[in-house]
Amino acid sequence: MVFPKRLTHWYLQNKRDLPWRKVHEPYQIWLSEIMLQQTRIEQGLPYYKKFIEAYPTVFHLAKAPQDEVLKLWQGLGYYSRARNLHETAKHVAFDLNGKFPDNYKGLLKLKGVGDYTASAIASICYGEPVAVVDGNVYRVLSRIFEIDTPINNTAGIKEFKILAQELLDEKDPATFNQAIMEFGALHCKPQNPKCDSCPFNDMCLALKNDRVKELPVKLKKSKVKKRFFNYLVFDLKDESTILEQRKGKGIWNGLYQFPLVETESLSDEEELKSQDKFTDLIGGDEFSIELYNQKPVVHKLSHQHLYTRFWIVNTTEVKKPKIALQEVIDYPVPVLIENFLNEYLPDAYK
DNA sequence: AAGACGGGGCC
DNA sequence: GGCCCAGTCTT
Repeated sequence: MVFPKRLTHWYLQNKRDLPWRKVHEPYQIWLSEIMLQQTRIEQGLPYYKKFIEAYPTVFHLAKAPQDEVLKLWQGLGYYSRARNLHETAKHVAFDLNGKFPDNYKGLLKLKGVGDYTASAIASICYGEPVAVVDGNVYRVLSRIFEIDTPINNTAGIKEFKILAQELLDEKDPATFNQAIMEFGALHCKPQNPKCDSCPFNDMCLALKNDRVKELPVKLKKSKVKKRFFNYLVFDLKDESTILEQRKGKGIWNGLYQFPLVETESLSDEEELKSQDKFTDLIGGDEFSIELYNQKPVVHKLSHQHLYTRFWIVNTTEVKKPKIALQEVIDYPVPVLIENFLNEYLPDAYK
């Protein structure tokens, strides 16, 4: 039997029941695809449900404040996805009369939509014969055809896209694309693939040559940087604090956090007090600080480890806008801050 | 072409 | 501790 036929057969018997598989509107498909970029379905699913409930149409999403969108996205990571999602929603709602582009090329122009997502939406919503190549597709194809071209350089990206496009069932690209991804996710897994019961175990070259564990080939991993964060948690008499919004290019752009002092190494109270940040924030010269966590909280991101100390600051007067403690929970914050708040805030404020 | 960008799950 | 996940954007 031919590859697409076998694949589809497997898919129809093994596919999961997922909410975006019951619909074909580009809004829902687009939303699900953005959320699932570099994200496992189990992690993204609850967020998808929340978003569809809060924003049933692209117009609802377009009209929402950015802070509200980021708050709903909180914990899902890669927050540029949420900012691009919101911007694209406004573009579609207000410039395109609520209609998404109806082909691969048009979809590719949308912010946050790259080759993979444009192919997914175009094939699933419009039946356009464009092959998706995600992490699952790289794995499945590299193993079955024993391709050791690295998947994360230009040559590999090109080679796998061409191969996927050649294999694509042009009669039903929607089913083929979802089938090959589902097969990669459930059967041809990164670890412990089910080669014994694999529908392709008579033709898989990696299996034949005992190279399943080596494939796909991926080039070099970047090294992890250490950073040292000191958060100034103002806990004022009137039950208020200070939050600042992160801006610029780095992590957590658009999210809120306590005033931050970043140092070259783990700093003590004396070093911290000498920072300009205090004179920027504190009205008089009367203040006290107390280290909240004796051991630094180590927050691990893909490419940096954040060694974090929370300092409780008491003073009478501050120079920046204050936020009532009971309103802190409304702001979108990184998981690092969310975890602290869950421990520090009284239940009444959560 | 190479980095940056989150958080969670698995080994 | 390292790898991976329905990738995209920036430099």
